[in-house]
Amino acid sequence: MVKITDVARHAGVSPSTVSYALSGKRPISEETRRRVEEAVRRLGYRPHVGARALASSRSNVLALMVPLRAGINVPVVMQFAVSVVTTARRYDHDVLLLTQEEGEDGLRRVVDTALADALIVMDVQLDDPRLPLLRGLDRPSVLIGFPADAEGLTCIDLDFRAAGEACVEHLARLGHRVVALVGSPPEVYVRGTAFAQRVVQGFTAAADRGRLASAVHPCEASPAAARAVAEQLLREQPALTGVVVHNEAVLEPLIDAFEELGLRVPGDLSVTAICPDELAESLRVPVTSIALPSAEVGARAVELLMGKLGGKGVPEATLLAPRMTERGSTGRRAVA
Amino acid sequence: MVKITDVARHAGVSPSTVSYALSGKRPISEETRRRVEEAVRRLGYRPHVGARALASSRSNVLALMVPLRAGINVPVVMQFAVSVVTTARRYDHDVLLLTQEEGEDGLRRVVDTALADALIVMDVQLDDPRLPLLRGLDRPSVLIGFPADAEGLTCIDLDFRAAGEACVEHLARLGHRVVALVGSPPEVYVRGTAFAQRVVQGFTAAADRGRLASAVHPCEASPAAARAVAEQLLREQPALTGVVVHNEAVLEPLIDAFEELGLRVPGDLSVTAICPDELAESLRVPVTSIALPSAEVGARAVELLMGKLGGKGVPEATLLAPRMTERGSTGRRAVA
DNA sequence: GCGTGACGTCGAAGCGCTTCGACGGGCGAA
DNA sequence: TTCGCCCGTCGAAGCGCTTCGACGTCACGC
Repeated sequence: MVKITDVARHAGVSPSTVSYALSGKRPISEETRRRVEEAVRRLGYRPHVGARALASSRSNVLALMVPLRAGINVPVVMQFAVSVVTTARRYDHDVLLLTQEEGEDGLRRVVDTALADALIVMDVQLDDPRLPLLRGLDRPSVLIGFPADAEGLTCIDLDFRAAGEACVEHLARLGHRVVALVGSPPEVYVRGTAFAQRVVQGFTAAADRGRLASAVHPCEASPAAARAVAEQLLREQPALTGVVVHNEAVLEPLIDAFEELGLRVPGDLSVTAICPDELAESLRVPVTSIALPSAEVGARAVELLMGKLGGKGVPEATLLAPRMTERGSTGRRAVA
Repeated sequence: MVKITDVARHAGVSPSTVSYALSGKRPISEETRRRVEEAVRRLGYRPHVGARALASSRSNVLALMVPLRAGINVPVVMQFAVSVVTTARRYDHDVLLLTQEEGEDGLRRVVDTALADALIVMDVQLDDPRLPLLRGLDRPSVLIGFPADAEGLTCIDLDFRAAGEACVEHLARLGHRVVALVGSPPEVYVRGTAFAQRVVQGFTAAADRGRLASAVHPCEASPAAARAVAEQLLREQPALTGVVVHNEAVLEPLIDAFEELGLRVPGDLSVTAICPDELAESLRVPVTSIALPSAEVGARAVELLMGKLGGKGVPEATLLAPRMTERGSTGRRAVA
């Protein structure tokens, strides 16, 4: 193994000079830096991370805790993780993988043992058991998603309120005047995460603002429930021409139900969704949708962490602007 | 931060004794061990991994390199990764996540910097560019999948040959006498990975052994190709009643095509596949299938690595026995 | 011409742990 | 009884790096 003293000898300087030349923490003459870099290259020197961590109390490792729960979208998580790793590497950091299963103990462990400098926690619940720990820790962390009380925590997520608004505005722009939101299962609005409510708020606000007639229907995650909701909608809002779906599981069955009830998509009914692109693309009728921008969330999460590690102040809340992808499921309202 | 000297003081012993008491590398009296453990608990002592790594040249970290390529099955990778992490934790190790993108340099980096003690490499190609590096490294590694030349490498994967055989045997047991294999796209058999060929070998061997009439058809990953293959099969093997599909992309379109051609599954035609369970379950006709046992592969990979790290000899090749899950797509051959 | 700083470099200390050699005491064998 | 050995423990060295204080040099201002 080639070590810093080897480099120092070859460059004709002291080890500390090598360290400063490589870290830039003290001014080093152009000439010396060149010689050091040359020696590093020739010898293929790689600092020993353990030694570095011990001396500097920085491990250059971020811990990423990924969810295991059923019902989470695996490709989205994976995309996120890859984005975190890729971005972390740009800042010369590596990523340690933790599973939700390890819980608070896992987070505490990697911090206490100085394995990780900072934490990224996914799938944050409204009242997440990890919150007190994260608040108390002296290491920076970033949460993906917003808990009920985000005070003192750095959180990032898609701006679900804006996403709800964007869906309505898109439909309004196409001339639709009567819209409905088919939302998540009822229990999601109670406990679970905050984003479901935010979508409802955005949906309602935008509908009111645009003077659209609107209704909101939570929906269980079953085809039967989808069918029931479809029927109910047509009964209660006979003039309905625009639907926003925020419920991955029923998107397809819902469209099927509408078509069985005699409504063509997008001919009679425009449908737009908040769901992963993969799902929206794969349907028989590709659906105009807003996706969770997982790659962007991952990258931004790392950047926030790097800001905090660098002692910079970072915003506590980061809401990512929704981006809509138009596919085949929305169109101008047919004028009867 | 509480360190080993603190524990030593509280337990009334020297730091080295604490170290030995915790590692078990030297005999320590019952009484002393108890006092040390008590002090550890009271103080909440956690060894500093950097210091430990520096002194022992063991980081207790495994690096896992995951594929990014389009066409790989994300949930399978994720399941594998989670299994690796979970198993690693049982051996008091953590897992560092690397992306394929980082390639050989990434592997070399984590080894040279002593970040990782060992490597797990997924999605191994027949002629993988990482092979020379892995062979030359002084750290143990395990490959998921088999390259063309596995000499000197430790590899693990599903036994695809046995999987091919199992499919045929299952069909034979149900009375089918004429079978066909719909395989991967032709290019997969050329470069790519070895498993496709292994399936063919197993399929053919089992068919011959059972004196079944059989045929093998590679198939492009498009519904049109699926349709064409279905038509061709019926033309060339009119008595066909059993099909094995080893091609995720065409499984669904192929079944659709058969049904459109007037063959009911499983009434007229039994279909079995080698594909992820998720896919097999989600089809209109749930398909009897053999899945890649990703959790088991992950766990075994870690165990192999631990064996190597412990200086034990481990088998170079590990082939996992296929396990078939019967779903609705196979049945007894209808006797006309 | 001399004090003052900034610049560039060095030496040494120390980060927290493991491990090696040594050592005292107890015990069995001779 | 004595020798040798093993058991249990200690002290010290050292893993490879960063960082702090110190020091010499040079340029500048007065």
